[in-house]
Amino acid sequence: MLDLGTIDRSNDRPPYRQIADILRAHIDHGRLAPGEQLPSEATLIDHFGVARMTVREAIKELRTEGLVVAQHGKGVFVRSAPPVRRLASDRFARRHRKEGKSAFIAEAEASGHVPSVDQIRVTNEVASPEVAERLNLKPRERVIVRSRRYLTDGRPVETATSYIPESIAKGTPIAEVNTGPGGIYGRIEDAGHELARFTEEVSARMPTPAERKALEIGAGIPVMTLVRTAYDTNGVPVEVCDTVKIAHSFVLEYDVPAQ
Amino acid sequence: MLDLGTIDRSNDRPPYRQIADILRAHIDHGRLAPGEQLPSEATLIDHFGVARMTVREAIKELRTEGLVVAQHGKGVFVRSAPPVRRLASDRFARRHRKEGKSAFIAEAEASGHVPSVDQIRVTNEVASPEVAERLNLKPRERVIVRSRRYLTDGRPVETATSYIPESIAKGTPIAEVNTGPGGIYGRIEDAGHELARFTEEVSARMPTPAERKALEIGAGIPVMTLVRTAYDTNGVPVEVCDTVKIAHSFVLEYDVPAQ
DNA sequence: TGATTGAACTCCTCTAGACGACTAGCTAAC
DNA sequence: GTTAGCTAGTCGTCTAGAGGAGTTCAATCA
Repeated sequence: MLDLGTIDRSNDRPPYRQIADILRAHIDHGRLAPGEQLPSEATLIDHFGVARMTVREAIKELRTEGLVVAQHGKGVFVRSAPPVRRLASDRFARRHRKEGKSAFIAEAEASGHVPSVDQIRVTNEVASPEVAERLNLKPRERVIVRSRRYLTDGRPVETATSYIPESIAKGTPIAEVNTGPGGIYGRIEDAGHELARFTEEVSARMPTPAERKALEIGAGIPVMTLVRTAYDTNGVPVEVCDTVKIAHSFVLEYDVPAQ
Repeated sequence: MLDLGTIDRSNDRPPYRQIADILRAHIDHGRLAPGEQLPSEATLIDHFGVARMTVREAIKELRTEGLVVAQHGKGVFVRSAPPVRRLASDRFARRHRKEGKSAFIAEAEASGHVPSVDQIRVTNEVASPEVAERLNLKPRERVIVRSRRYLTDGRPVETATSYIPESIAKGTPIAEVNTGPGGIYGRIEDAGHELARFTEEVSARMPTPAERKALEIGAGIPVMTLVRTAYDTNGVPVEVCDTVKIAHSFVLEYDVPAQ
């Protein structure tokens, strides 16, 4: 049985924070393991002798910190640790492309998780002004828009949307759902655009409601966004890709360029 | 005067979310500008005809999203947009090192902000097991620990702690507060360790209380953490650096390595 | 003039209760 | 055997109050 201790009403720290501290410590020390259920609101109310809202404030704090998730009608559960993901995986992608595997799949498998992709949608649209600027296109030029969602072990971890100029995609299966071995980048190189350089903007923020829904996360879990542009050896932008990832642990490797 | 509209009690979306939506829309559209004060709790209670807790729930949602900050006794204010920061700035650092400027300072100045560094602390300690492993040190070997805090326009944006093996730092001013032009990396190269490669782990998460205090942010603002290891041309790890940044916008550039 | 007090305003925390909705397991009816 | 419905337990949302504490500013007093 979990020893919850008691709160100190004379303490400066308000009761709801003390309760959150107690529960957080149990989680940190593994006495409340991932997946395990926290004591119910009613139990905590009885135990600490406080009002419902006070207990809820404490739990809200833990939810905001991403330590627990509440499930309506079931209880509050300790979040399980997520699989580690690679952040800038383009070099990694190079290594695996020849095997016909995407970086995402290769990496998930390497770390013992089951990868999958769903919600693949491919359309042909007039580039938005923003995309047109990033791809250095003339107004009203068309782009292939490829969006998809990545999952590990059946849980969504990332959404991505790529924009490729129609002029580059023409004659390739980039506008098909299945792009063949090596993926989009393989087809872009087939079309004579050897990839040379990527630029990424990385940021972290709280998710929008749409992102929360797509990634099946609560409002308190931050997301990392990557806005990537790929350039060929002539400096022509050949793809831009916007991805939104559940922010956990990512690994990035890079070299200091020769002087 | 701000048009707050009304909430729809027959709507499925609960009132507190509707109120949050209304306020969020005003912020998104700039009708509530950065720094501006939101209507007070009392005003919102009167206007929407709801209870206190309902209004507070709505504002809590915006606080969690990082859109507003509450100041006890003063009011709730729209957060102002933060300066943009570069994420992995080592190449950038190379460019500026010769000018005797750190990447942080060069970059802040380039974007029109006033950079500063404070809370510099330099100590000589026995490496912790974790640091020893990352630096490939023998047990009980000593390291120079350099911690500092970076600010732009007087607001903290980042804390960093570097660990350099004492064996490398010996005979250099790495253990001094002022390391001279080119900073730590300059001195490491002076000591005969030419830098060749960096590995970084990037992740985002909610801040710990200590980090919240150091960065002067609320609980709802995510932080990005970078765990970096620098290697010399012989593959010897020469520095590890842990940084915690307020997660906003960062830019990362890198090349695809030659095949 | 300068310091102090007090009022008005703000957000912070808490209480005690209400109803609703979702989940899971049991039971009774089919 | 299967299904429908009931029920206990859970969290979600809301109401209507209370006192506390930080901030600001004007009025007051020395």
